[in-house]
Amino acid sequence: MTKPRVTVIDIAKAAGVSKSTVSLVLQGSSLVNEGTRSKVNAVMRELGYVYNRGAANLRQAGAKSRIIGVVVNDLTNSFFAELAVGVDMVVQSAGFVQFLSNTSESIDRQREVVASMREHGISGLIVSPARATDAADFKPLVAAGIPVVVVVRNLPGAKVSSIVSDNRAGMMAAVEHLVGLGHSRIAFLGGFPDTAVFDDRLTGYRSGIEAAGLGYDEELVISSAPSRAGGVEAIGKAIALGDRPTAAVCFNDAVAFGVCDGLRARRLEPGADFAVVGFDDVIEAQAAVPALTTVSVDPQGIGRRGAQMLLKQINAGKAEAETVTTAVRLVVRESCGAGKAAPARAGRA
Amino acid sequence: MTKPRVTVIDIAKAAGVSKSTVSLVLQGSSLVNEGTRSKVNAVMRELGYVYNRGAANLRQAGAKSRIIGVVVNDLTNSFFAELAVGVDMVVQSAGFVQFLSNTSESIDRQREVVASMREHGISGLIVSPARATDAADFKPLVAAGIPVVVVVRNLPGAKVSSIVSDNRAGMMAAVEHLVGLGHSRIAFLGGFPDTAVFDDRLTGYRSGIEAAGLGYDEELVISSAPSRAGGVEAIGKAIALGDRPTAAVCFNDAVAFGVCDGLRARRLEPGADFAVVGFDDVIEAQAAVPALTTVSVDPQGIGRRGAQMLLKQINAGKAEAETVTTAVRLVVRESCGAGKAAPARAGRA
DNA sequence: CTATTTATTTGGAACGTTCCAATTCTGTCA
DNA sequence: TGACAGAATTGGAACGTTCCAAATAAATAG
Repeated sequence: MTKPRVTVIDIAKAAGVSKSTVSLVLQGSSLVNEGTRSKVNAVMRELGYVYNRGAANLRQAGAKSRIIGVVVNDLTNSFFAELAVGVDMVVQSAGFVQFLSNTSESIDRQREVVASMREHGISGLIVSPARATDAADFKPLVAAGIPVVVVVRNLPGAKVSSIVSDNRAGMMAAVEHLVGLGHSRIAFLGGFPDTAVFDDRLTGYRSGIEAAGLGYDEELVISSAPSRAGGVEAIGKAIALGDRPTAAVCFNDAVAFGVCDGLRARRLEPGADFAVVGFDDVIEAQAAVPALTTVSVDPQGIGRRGAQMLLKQINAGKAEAETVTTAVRLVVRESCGAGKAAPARAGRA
Repeated sequence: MTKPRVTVIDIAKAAGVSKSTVSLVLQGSSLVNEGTRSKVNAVMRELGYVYNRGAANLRQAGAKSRIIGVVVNDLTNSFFAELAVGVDMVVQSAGFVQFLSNTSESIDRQREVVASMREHGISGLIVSPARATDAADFKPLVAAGIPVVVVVRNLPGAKVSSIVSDNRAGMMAAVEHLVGLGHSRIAFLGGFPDTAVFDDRLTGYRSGIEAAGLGYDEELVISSAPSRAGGVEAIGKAIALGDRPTAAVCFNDAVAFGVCDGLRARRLEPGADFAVVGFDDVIEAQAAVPALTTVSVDPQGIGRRGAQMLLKQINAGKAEAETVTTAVRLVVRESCGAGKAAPARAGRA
């Protein structure tokens, strides 16, 4: 019943060489004679040898486990699932494997899984941190020489690499587009002011407003929870304003959906009577009625890029903390009042 | 720059005990004195010790790596993302970690990742096989004593455990419901014909049609990629038919969403003008507009169940191949035209 | 034919843990 | 006091690989 594991020594014996030679073959060394190599390979196939990476890794002093840890805060959100797929693509083709865990926004869980990953000797970590993650949480990792790349949400203060989408440019483009449609009173709705992402998006909004020669009016910035309910609340306040806005850019798509709900409750048709633009391009954005004009952020691209960054650092041996922002793209649909029914865009591949 | 790893020997030295004792503490053995235990633990914390599971695993003769491999065919489909989350839940709380990989339906990729996982010494594998996976592909795994659980798609001929949902009953219920609403031309849209799941669902469709006394019409079965894009394509063909259907059951929810897109592009309102029913009940199904009527299969539950099954086999040491099919349930929402009267095309032209 | 290089191959000694058998340290009992 | 049982601890010897220095074989030069 008990299967005796086939080891490099068994191979050596059967092929009539030494274990060192077999090891050399395993690593594809050029030092070994072509004849021997093929002989050894043949024997391996014949005996059904499987490489024991654990043992190898042990000897190689923790340098190269070829495991990448990936931690996301909500895998059921397709945004993050896409991100994981992006990571997997590049990681896999570089001969690494992916250790993926979901934290469900639980910071304790996050700590656990990161610890576990460390015990398994990951050679790098990609993480979309749970809310309220302490910037110091990844200190020990980098101190141990394990590169960390933070994606989507950045951790101000942590000296790790990060890759976030270009929130400023995206919001600016949204404002520009609304200005181009003739709007001059444009509100910024939703989001909690104490996050880095909020700051970035607000800055983009302001730049857009000022670039258009319109005055920045604090009254038009109305924060709320970054949720559908928050959107309803925010548009309520906006409508109550003395000098009412005619359009709004929203913190994210959830808020934008809430804004649409709120408009309808007041017998205003989003798109026709009031322009609304979202942010993220979640999967529902294109199917909604009216289809949501929003800023698309390509999570798969972020995943790929993050993985490349991480691999680079792993190979370099030295973790140069760098920060990159990825390009975003305004997707014009119906909710901004421009364009008519967009031609049903094919789903992602 | 190079951090010297803290090992069990360092701990032993610093705590004034032997490495064996430290090892005992690590394993929570009851043999060690309470005083010594806390002392050792204190030193560990102080020196920032991290357990090296690779080394331990090496000694313990491949028995317990505490790694579970999870292989899915399409992580961008939220059905599988949910499944992975379900697996992660039970796996994590059992003190295991999850190695997750995506094959994108590529059988080569699947072979690669499984091989890689094996090298890493997984103690079990949960797999939703790529299309056209050979039943013999997992032979070596089970021969090596590594339990395998196949989920979602079954592999006829492979003597491994599997857990699939009751596709036949689900599709039959969907058809019955549409018949009850008065439809008599009901199409079956999407999916690739060469899979076991497709066969099952189609069989269910056919049974439903025939049970209702309607004639089975091959023309109404239109296959396509099981994706949103595939749905758009399929509904296009369906609409072009001479004797046009008035309703459709779809291979899965992704297809159903695509069908809705396609209908809208032709100025038909899903629900009101054409009934559509999905399969899977992915998370977006209830939030969509119109909310999708679909067959609920609880992927997270399948994931959890599969994981439990796998863990049981791992602990038992012996892999008793068992097969379970999980019940499904039709969830009536709006897209089938039943439920609350669809908010008819009043508002927008 | 010896010296020198070049191309291959090879025995240990690690790596960080767990296991086994053996040891020391307590008390307790006769 | 000596013998004896636990209780607690401990030194090796593994596990399957890679690395190093050194050995061998083959080829070339002097």
